[in-house]
Amino acid sequence: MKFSKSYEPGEYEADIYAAWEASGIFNPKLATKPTDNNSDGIDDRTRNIEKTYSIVMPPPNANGNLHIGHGLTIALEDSLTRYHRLKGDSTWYIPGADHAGFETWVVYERELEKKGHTRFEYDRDELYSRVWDFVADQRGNMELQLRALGASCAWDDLTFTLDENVIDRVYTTFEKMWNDGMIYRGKKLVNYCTKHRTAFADIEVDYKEEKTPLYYIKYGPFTLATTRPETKFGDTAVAVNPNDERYQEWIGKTITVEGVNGPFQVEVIADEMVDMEFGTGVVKITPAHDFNDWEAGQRHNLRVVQVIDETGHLTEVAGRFAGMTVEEGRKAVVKEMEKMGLIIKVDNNYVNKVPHCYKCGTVIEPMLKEQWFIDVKKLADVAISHLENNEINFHPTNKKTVLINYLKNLKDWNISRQIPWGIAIPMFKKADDSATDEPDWIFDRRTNLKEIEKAGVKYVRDEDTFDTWFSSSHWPIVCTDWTEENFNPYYPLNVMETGADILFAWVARMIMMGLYVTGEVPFKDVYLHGLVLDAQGKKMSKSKGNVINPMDLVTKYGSDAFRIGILKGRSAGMNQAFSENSVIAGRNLCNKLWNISRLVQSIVDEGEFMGATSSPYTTDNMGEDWICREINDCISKVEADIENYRFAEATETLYQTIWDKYADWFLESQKIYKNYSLLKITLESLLIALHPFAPFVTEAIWQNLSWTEGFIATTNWPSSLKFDPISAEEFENIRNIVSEARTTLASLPGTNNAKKYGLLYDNDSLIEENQLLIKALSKVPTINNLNGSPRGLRLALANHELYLDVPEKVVKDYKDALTDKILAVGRELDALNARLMNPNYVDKAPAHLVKETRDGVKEKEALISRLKNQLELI
RNA sequence: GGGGAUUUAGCUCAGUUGGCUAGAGCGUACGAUUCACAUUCGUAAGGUCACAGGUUCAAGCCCUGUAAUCCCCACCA
Repeated sequence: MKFSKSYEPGEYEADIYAAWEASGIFNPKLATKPTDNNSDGIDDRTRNIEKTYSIVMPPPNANGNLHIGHGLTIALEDSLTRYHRLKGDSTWYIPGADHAGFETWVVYERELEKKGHTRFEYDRDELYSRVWDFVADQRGNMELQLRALGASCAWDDLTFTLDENVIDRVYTTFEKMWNDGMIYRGKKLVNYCTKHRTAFADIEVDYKEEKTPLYYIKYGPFTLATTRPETKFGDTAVAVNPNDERYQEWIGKTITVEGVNGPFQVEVIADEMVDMEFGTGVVKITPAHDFNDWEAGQRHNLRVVQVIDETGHLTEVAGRFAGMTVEEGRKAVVKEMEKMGLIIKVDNNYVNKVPHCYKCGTVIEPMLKEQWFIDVKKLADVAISHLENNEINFHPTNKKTVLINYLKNLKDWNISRQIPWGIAIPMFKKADDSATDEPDWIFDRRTNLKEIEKAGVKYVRDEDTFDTWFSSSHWPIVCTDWTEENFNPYYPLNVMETGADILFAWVARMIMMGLYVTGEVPFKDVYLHGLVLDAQGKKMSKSKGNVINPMDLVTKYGSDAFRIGILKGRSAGMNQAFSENSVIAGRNLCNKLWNISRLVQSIVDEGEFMGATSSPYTTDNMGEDWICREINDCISKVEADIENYRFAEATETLYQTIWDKYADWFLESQKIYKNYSLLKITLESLLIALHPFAPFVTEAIWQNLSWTEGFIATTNWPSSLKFDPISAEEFENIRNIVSEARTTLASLPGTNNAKKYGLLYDNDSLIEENQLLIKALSKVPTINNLNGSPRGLRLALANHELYLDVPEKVVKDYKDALTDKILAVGRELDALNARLMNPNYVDKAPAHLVKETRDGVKEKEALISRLKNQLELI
């Protein structure tokens, strides 16, 4: 006996994973790269494979640990992967690791600061190689954790986001875009973090509601409201709404404003952007530090005066305030203005949405910077047309609409970051102004060189790096080694599974880039998962202290328990609560399955000892037909559920079938009638069907049983079992009889009733033939033919004569319960009759429903008459 | 301002093209114990399906409206 009394995941998981990995079963059956140089470029092996299944892992941070969201990701993706592997597809689950540009940079910079250094002491190449070493030191944790979660990915094909082929591909795309005129260098307002000294894309900015004092200040002839008095030094106009009657006379005039550094003059402009209702309907325009003002400045050709520098301090235009931080400057300016009587009033209850750096919380300043931009119009339009053409199926479906809506309003994408940790932008700027015929900027891949020479002209490297999303948007392309030259059977991916929170940042960009580079959508399906919330439905966060570490749960309950637990009750795209209880339920299922296998093996061993096993199986009684039917139903439902990404339903179905049907009814019946071959094949079917969700316990059992060669992980998905449907349906009668006996026994006064009273049947062939089974399942001591006039308590069964052999006194005590039962059945009968009285129902409802209703009436009537009969006897 | 969702048992959630008596897990109550499993077995209680209308023979599901909760985008100088 290889089965211990309970399943101990810790004893099996590591060994099983190592055995899988060593055997190479995680690699796709079909070569991933065409090796033959046939005329059409297609590998011979490609031709023979019917189906491929490819899925990529959203790359976890290379130097981080996995969090609960990764746990969910792996549970989802690996279940899909294992299912398709069992289905016989050439399955390729490609793992990845993310250099996580800014995230990692922030961690590294913090380390640097702890040691009393700053990034500005080193050049980019030096910093890059230092971070590289830093990441290399930290790396590996997450890979071990992925293994612990059971991720059946092809480790040999792991893609790191800074791998050479990734950089190559990114440069190729960039070059193509540059040549296509889609890349431009622009001096525009960008979101800028003065702590990290880098620009951000719009999606990286975190807006928070804050109370910001709203100052009503005297501004020439006007009073205007502003939250940013310190930017006054950069004001180059003052604006009113062209329809505002209050200010008509001023439009176009130049006014003199009393300032803290003395008077200055600005022009009054009229612009639709001004909301007449807000404040006084007058706005000061600071084009260098506000997005709206910038646009107004473009419209009216205003001067741009920079007030805040890259370090977050006021520039020399602030005069005696220069050198102060923004915050200090604001206070000082307000104080001075108060002194001068320029502050009319202050609204301290004004709530403003303030942009923050999503990493350090520093207030983001709109800053005028030269950056590389992608003109996204064409990319977005192409993506929209393919989306509208339904080339990608979304789960949940509504995300497609959301995505299209986003793409329609997408602004040009700033891809420059001023941090060293990332892929260098392959652009060089002309250093020699005298070479007027040469272009100012040229593309070149030699980013390892600080200077290059071309046509005798010297060019200097741009020191910026790419936004990580620019390279990440190539993920399906680079992971599958897609090339222009060869047909790639793994591209497009079958599915992209990732978090709903990065629909815009990542999914949208993968679609645009996939189409731009390959002409095809990069994946056929998108499955988006929501956030994993804590048991109270609150977001997990370090500060709240409610973070659940997936590895703790894996250690405590096992990998399978975690996987089943986190999939429980989860549906696409929704933020949903998660608690240890669901993992406990998963652990219990694993243990149940273990003990089921333990019992089945002991029965089969006994059969083999007696030489009784035979193959193929036959079904010899109705319980056996029934379980075949139930398993078939279960497996086809699981197939449909997985193919439609209904993970919770799939695990739920398996849970019910294994526990409530296989263990509670079939195995109990097999204690009476043993069918060794059928026990084997049914157990194997259930093990295989559960394997995608619980890979370790099913493999551990499979190996312990050792009935079938090889791993369960690479066996064949179960085929349907043969059975007699009529016999299977008959078994439902047995289940009803047993349930009714149990219910009645439990409702009788006293305890241990099942041991006290036997069953009596009255010439009923179904009961007679299955009396041993009924006796065993209901746990009564005896079951006999009545042989005489009825006695005891009649069970509430419409089509069977069955009595509990209880004394007269107990029957009398049961009288009230019996009356209640008759009334309850009567109510049900009335409801059915009412339906039949409605001529519209009889005419319009489908015939089979009407028939069912009629049958129901007959059945209830029979039941009532039997129960009434009993009542009269009492 | 624009968009997307959610609301079903004490809790977390299912409920696929409308179909009869709305399900599960956990929790609760009562009972069981050598014989695979107390990580077990049996039984039960617990629901005006957010609210109001409408369509239909029939509505948790479809339509209209209301309320509450949540998320995303834009944005308030």
